[in-house]
Amino acid sequence: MAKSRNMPTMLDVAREAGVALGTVSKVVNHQPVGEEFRQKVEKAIDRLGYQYNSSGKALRTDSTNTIALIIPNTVHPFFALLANYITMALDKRHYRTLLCFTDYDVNREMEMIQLVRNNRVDGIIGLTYNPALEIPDDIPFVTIDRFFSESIPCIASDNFEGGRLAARKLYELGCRKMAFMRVGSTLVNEPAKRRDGFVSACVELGASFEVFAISDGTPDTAFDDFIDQHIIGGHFAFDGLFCGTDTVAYRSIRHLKALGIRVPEDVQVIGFDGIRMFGNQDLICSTIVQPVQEIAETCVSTVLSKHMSTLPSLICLPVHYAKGGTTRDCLEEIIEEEEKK
Amino acid sequence: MAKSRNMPTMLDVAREAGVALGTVSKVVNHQPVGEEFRQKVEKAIDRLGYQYNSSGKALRTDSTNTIALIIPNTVHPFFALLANYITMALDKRHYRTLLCFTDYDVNREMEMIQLVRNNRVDGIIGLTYNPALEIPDDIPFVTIDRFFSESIPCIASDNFEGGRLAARKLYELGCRKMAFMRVGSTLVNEPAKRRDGFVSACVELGASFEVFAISDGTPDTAFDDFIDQHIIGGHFAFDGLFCGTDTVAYRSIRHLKALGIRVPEDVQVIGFDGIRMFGNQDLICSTIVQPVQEIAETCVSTVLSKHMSTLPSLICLPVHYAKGGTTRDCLEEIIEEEEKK
DNA sequence: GCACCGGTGTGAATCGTTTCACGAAACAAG
DNA sequence: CTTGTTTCGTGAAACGATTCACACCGGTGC
Repeated sequence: MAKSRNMPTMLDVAREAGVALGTVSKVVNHQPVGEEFRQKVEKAIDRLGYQYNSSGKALRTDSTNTIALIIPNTVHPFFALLANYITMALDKRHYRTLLCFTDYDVNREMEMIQLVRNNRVDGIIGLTYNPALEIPDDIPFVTIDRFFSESIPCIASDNFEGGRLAARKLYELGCRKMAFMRVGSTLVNEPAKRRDGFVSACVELGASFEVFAISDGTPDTAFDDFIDQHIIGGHFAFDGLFCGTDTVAYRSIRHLKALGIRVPEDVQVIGFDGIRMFGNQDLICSTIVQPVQEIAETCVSTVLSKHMSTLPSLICLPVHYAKGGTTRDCLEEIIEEEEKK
Repeated sequence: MAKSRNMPTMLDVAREAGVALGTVSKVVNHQPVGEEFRQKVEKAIDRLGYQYNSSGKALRTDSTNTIALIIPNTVHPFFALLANYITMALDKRHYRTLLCFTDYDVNREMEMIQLVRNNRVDGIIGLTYNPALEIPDDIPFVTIDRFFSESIPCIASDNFEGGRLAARKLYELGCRKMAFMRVGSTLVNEPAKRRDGFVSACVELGASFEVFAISDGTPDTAFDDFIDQHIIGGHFAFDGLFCGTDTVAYRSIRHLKALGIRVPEDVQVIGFDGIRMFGNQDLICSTIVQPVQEIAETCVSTVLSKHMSTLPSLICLPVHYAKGGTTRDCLEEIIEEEEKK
């Protein structure tokens, strides 16, 4: 393909420099070589314009310095950020990212694993949805947000604690009638624990709560309908709403506002993820922030670790709450500031 | 690395099937082979669990079925969308994406080109910022938003027409005192034409206009300052604001609102890009929408085209206006709806 | 002077695929 | 039956790097 102009190889360099092939290899790979020889080789490399060819090394060593990242897409900001930090973390270690999209398609998840396997990637980081996905056991595999087995490391946020955090924060801000809404009722994965944490904290606090979940593929209007059904005499039946993701929170807030219900005055809303405008500006709502960068860093260090079997199989990373304008803590700030004047 | 368990090769398959190596290759590559032989080979592949190894092919053919995508990051939604659609377009053609980030760093742009060159990618799609970047001429290279030379295809939106469109739309909606704000005053690239188009249309229409540009690296507060300086007696000096990107529009709108200036009642704002919440939901502002998917598709078909030299060197794709709540056309809609009731 | 050793340059063998000249077989035309 | 033609299986020769047994050499210890 790009073989139009015959490129010089290590052997050409060796001849040009008057040294052996192995010596050139050592120079290129920064292995100990006498200063005199190093000079000769480097000069020859410059003269010939030699370009290292990774294909030869890949064949010989069966390692490509490449990690496959399998995610649904990079349309959703959470995936985009994940891809961003994972790629940066890999780059720091001189690894490359092979980007593969599944588009949430169970079959494509399988195909992609097959594909990158043929490409002899050195490892796979996968955020997948098929609970029965067959994970190859002869190649390092790390999953995000889904636990498969003891032998496959799973990296996730502390979803349970995130749920508890949301409930406690809403309670602290005065909410007593809570609701939880999320997508993906049928999936048993780590993010599902957001609900469990929320419920457990509500019970502890003695706050009433209701859980509403829709399955994947259900029209988004289901959330609107749920909200509509809980409008009683122009008022919303809940004063605290915890949403499984910021996306759900955003849509709910929009619908609530369209109904004339004020956020955060009438109902306070907390989302989950920590999505920001344009990836790095304002939060979209008050939310439980996932430590995306740490998740990425952990995925990378885990997948590259040579001793994978000795690693814990589920790593939960700490989340935190951040106020983003849909809870009363923002109002108070403004009030305090005004009082000072 | 993953060579722990010795994997069967085509030769092993050939022996198992009792055929020649070349025959196995033909079966694997879907070349014409007698039905009887095909069966034998396929059975042997199943029995041995043979896995195709791309490294061998890469070395032999010097082609990897991989295209490198060099962009600053995937934090900004525009880049994230670009990466998304390019990867999907490549996937459709059975090519893989090697994802490389420059973080806007001129040195990293060079390093990445060197890196993917060593990896023998079949082509490069690059969105870069160094005007003096050396583009290799022995590997298909397509750039986005920056024209280098006749021999290097550049794919971009019709930025000039986008600028005109914005001016005309603002004028049509009643604006007569316009302003244009953007980042990147020193760069001479395709997006800079947004200003040129805007200015040309303002002149044609006889609307007054002012241009404000800050260079990369200037604190974002520069826009706030510009706005502050044009507040006269509590009123904003302009009634129409066109921003070089949706990001600038977003920040400006936020600052204007903080000053008590209403959008779109007091000043109408149009951005550029067509960024949506969570990548695919509401627009952030009224905006000139870039056809990201077509840009991606064009990049891919161009970089994979074997006859690159016969292609036009600058391809401009059509943009369109979309209302997003920061122009009066949205208000009218609401008014009309209310009148109907 | 001899044995030993650490350091370092050498080059043949190897990784798994593609490719292509060759030959065998099958068939049509004369 | 011969000759020409087409189809298709065969297997040796690359592709460019890594690796490692080996050789060479200067230094050290006895």
